[in-house]
Amino acid sequence: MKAPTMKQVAQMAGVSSSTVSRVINHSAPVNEDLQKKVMKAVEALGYSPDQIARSLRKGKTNVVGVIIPNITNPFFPVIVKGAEDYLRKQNYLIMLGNSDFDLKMEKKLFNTLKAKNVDGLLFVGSGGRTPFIDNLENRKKIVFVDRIYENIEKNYVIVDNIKGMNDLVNYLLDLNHKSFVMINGKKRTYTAEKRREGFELALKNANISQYEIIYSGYSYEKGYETALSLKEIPDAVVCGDDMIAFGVIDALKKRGINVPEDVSVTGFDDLTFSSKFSPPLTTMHQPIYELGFEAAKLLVKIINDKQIKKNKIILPTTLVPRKTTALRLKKTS
Amino acid sequence: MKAPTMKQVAQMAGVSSSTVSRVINHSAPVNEDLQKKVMKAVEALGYSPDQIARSLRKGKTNVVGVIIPNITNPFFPVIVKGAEDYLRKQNYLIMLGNSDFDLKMEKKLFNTLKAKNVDGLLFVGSGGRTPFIDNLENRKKIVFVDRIYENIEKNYVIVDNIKGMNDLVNYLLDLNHKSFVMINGKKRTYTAEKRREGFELALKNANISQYEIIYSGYSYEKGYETALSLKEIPDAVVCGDDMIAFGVIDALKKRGINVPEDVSVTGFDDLTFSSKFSPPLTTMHQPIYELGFEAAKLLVKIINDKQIKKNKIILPTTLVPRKTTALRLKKTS
DNA sequence: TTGTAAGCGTTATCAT
DNA sequence: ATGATAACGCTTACAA
Repeated sequence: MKAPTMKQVAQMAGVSSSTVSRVINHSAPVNEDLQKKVMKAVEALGYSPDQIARSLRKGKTNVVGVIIPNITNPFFPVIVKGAEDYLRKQNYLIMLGNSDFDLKMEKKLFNTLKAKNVDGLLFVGSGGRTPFIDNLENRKKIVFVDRIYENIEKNYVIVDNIKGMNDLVNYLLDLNHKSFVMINGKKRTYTAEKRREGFELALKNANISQYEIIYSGYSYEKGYETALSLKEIPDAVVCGDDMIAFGVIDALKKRGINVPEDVSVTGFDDLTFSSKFSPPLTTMHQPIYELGFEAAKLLVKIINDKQIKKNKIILPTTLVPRKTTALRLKKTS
Repeated sequence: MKAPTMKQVAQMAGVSSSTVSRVINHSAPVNEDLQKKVMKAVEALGYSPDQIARSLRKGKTNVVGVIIPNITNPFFPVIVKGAEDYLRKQNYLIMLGNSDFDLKMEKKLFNTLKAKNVDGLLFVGSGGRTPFIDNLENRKKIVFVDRIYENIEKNYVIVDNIKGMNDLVNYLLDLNHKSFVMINGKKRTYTAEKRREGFELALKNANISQYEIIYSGYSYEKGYETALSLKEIPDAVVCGDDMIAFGVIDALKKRGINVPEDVSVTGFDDLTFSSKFSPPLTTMHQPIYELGFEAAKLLVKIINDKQIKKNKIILPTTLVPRKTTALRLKKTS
């Protein structure tokens, strides 16, 4: 039972398909009687226009590609949801692909999506530099989300990672912390580098040189391992993201070290779970949903080729003090 | 700069577009020399075939629609990942939609996806019965995942919820628990009803009548609220899923009731987080990833119209005893 | 083996 | 206001 076509509707209503098209799209005035006839035929047949044919003809699919590293990581679904909520209103559908943090897959996905004629692309990079993006004519239709690269100088929506981490460390400084270990994401990934900058900036301004930076990776497991092998426990362990922080805290628990009594631990992200962790995690809140929402908004603007004034969007982060940090009273060094 | 077309490639290579098509698709033998010429032109122009045009012509899009309730809930992304991992190998892309647990949206999404000519649909229902699914000719191309309805009697991949919950309660029974409260998902949702069945089945077999069933909703917040207002604390609180269990445990903590010393609490799902919760959650593991993977596999089979022998797939659950349950020593009633 | 031409289901242009 | 027709970019009979 194949789907009914416009031609069939036209036949049934005793008009030409042009008229059917006009009625359906309200693209030109049509006699009321005919309109009714057409609508009746549409109802009767349960007709709905074939979007593939329409796309071919109009050169527009109303589909937006979304490439994320891994949907299974609690951070990215929120971006997708934000994007979808905006896109739905604008009559766009999402074609989704996980790159699994793999540059090759990223590239392949990009090409597949492009071949499918998506009208635009929301690109949440896997973190490393992506040279294939570099010389891309139609980079115009791409909005980069959360992570950018040196050569990307427009069409992105990110968070101020430097300021965010700087604020966070300043908070720790105010709480009289004197020695620090940063357990960060993988080296060379955009967010990890920016957060490191913020971290070092704050310490430099406070004239603190007693710190160490460890690039492990954005995951619970990495955080756990790293914290397990930590020789000296500092006043504060500053983590690159919340997942790391969870792992770190659990590892410290395992070692019999109390958080926040013996050491403060902080995250970065403020995942849904972070407030429910035990103890509730002190972290830097990112507007994750807005990241996706704003990116979608910008992308649609770009697609519609309006003159874009604001094509670099930097969203603010906000400190969320909870229970994994405490005032340091005695000197530890 | 529009994408190059097959015609342009043909022109450059000095052949007809049919030949280009044949070379690209390996659909018919082509003289080696011509092949080379064509490939050279393809390279030169950076040509890749327009999938929209191809889809229109072939009546196949190689896109599968996926409808889930909410990507933000940690359960569903895992299904999507499983599905994608299989579909990618089969050269399918995913078009994703969140129904937000809303029947209207579900229906709308369904129609939109259908209009986009997806080759098939993975449907993770929002839980309630969905009458619009009932009289659907092309239900043939839909695979129902995780949740089904009374009138769905084939093409689904689910978990044995009754057995799962039954096993779980039996485990509690073995641990000498005598009184129970079940805090469940919303009434009338498929999984909630099945799990209730399993719960009651086990208690009936054990001749235990001291129990209560509360339908609250599958969320941390619902679990929290419900546990906060619990008058009498039973030996065990059996939760409809892990999210509820997290909320329940936190609420009990708040009330100064110790888990598992004073009361056992169990979940259902075994989310990634459940082993990291504190204390680590005793729960019934669901093969969530496999749910998506197997569903995708079945769907592709259906799309290819092979004779399907096994179109009802019921995956097993496995008990994961962790730290929120303990042997009950003294009588509590 | 290769080319010509029809057709997939729309929309847009041009007459009428 | 309405209808005939071409075109979107591809695949596939059918011819040659």
